Amino acid sequence: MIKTITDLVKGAIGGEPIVMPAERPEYGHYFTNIAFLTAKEARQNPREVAEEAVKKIKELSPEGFFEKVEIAGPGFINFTLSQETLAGELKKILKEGDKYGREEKNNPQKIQVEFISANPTGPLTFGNGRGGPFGDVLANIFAYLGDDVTKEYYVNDAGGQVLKLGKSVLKEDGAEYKGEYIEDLRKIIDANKKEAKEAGEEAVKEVLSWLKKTVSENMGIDMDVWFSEKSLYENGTVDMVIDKLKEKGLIYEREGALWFKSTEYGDDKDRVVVKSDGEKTYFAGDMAYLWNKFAERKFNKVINIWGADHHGDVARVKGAFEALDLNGDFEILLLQFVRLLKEGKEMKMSKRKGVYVTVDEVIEEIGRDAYRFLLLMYSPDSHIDFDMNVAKEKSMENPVYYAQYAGVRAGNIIKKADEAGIAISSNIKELNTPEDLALMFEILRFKDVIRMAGEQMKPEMLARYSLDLSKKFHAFYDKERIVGEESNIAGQRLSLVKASYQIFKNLFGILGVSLPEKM
RNA sequence: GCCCCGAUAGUUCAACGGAUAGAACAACUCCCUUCUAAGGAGUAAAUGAGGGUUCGAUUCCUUCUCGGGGUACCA
Repeated sequence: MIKTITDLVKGAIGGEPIVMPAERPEYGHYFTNIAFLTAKEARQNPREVAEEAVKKIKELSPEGFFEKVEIAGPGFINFTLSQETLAGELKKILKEGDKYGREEKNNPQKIQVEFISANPTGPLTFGNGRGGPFGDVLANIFAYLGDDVTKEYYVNDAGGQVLKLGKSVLKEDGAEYKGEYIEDLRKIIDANKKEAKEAGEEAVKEVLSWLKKTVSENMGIDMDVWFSEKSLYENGTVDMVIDKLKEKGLIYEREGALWFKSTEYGDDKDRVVVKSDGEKTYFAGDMAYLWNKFAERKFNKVINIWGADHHGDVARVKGAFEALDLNGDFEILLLQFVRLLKEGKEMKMSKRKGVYVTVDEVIEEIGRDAYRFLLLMYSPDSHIDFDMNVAKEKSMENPVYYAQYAGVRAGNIIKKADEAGIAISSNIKELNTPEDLALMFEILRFKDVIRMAGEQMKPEMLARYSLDLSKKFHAFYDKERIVGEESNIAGQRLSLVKASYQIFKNLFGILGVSLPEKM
């Protein structure tokens, strides 16, 4: 809807108008501030510009699309949609059902979202998990908007940590990993006749199977690709990429190691690619992986989702992207730290000491829906406090239940209305209570919110929206009735409820949160 | 030291440079003979400090204060 109005305004007055949902009912449904911007450039009075714009918008807009377009305050233009427009959208929701809001693009982008990617040296810890729901939903949003999306987990099955894991399992010198799971691995791997390297490789394989289980069964994420770092060594990509950089004079030798001149790309120091003992660093694999994504698999857009503790790596990886002359859109999103609180106290974690809480444990305690929702509802820039006590609370303290309960209520009304034999009517002329209208408008925002969440790569917008929608629905539920209403109103309201239910369904589908039948 | 993120109501979080800064929880008042009260209606309550840019700043720039994270030939 915002797009339609934006296009109209653009046609009328040009520029890059921004249309936003109105904040108060008396301001109509949407507003734009374009008159201020245009007036500034042309050195005119904003109100005069607005008057001119309103006239043209009215000419250009389809008959009956708006109920009114008016100027308010110093030059805001407020739009109120007509009842027919609202009814039309409602019909569309009911007709398109699960497909409502899904876009089809003629030339979809090939997008890769890489997330979680925790090392296969132990179970997935709570701290590693924030990227899971975030990346999953971001990818779902892109897919909903019509792009071709791959969800991917980068498995660091090469490098020093594999050997360290092996040593830890065999209890040799250099054992760094601790925790119960090491004991579990020891039982599985027949330790006696193994070298540390072999034991490490077997252990990684085992741990990887745990990770896959956690990700798919507990977190509810369908990874399309589990990409092996080792494969980049085996097929020569790593060496090839290093050679390429050597040719460009971006690699030099110092103290027996090979360094990449990342300072030429804004990094604060150059980075080692091949250590003096001949081993390649993690970063070498990273560069090869980048090459693989853009040059070989031809993604147009790659989004890496990292924990904020890796922010120091951003400059070198972006530098490598440039140095390798790769084309496409490359984004690195950083997620800030999550503190886990229990009984109001912070649970400190340390993987080295073997003190940590796993994703499995948290999900077992609070359930997948609460886990996903509570991690999703915050902006990635904010450090969040994840309170186990709130998460466990099956009450209004827990936002996920608030949203689910609204969906359940919608489902119940539909069931009861069907039992009562109420005929649906999508002519909604008589729905005009504040609660009816507020709910109707909230439903309409669905498509706008998804589009914005995709453009700004902010999945939390959808979680927030689900709470807004729920609030409107609960208020509606409390105030208005269907079963027992006079049949015209009942039928019209039923169509509103069915449309709401459909929106909850589609929305929860993207969020990966279930919509139960009862609670 | 340098780099990244944050600082908004008692608490946890919103606010794409716009109109009267929103929710939820906690507190206090009300509302179940009704499609589930896991709900609704209401009251009280906030932009860390100082400069600047702008018609307009929580938002942009700048200085400072306080938190969190990073600063390896580890991953």
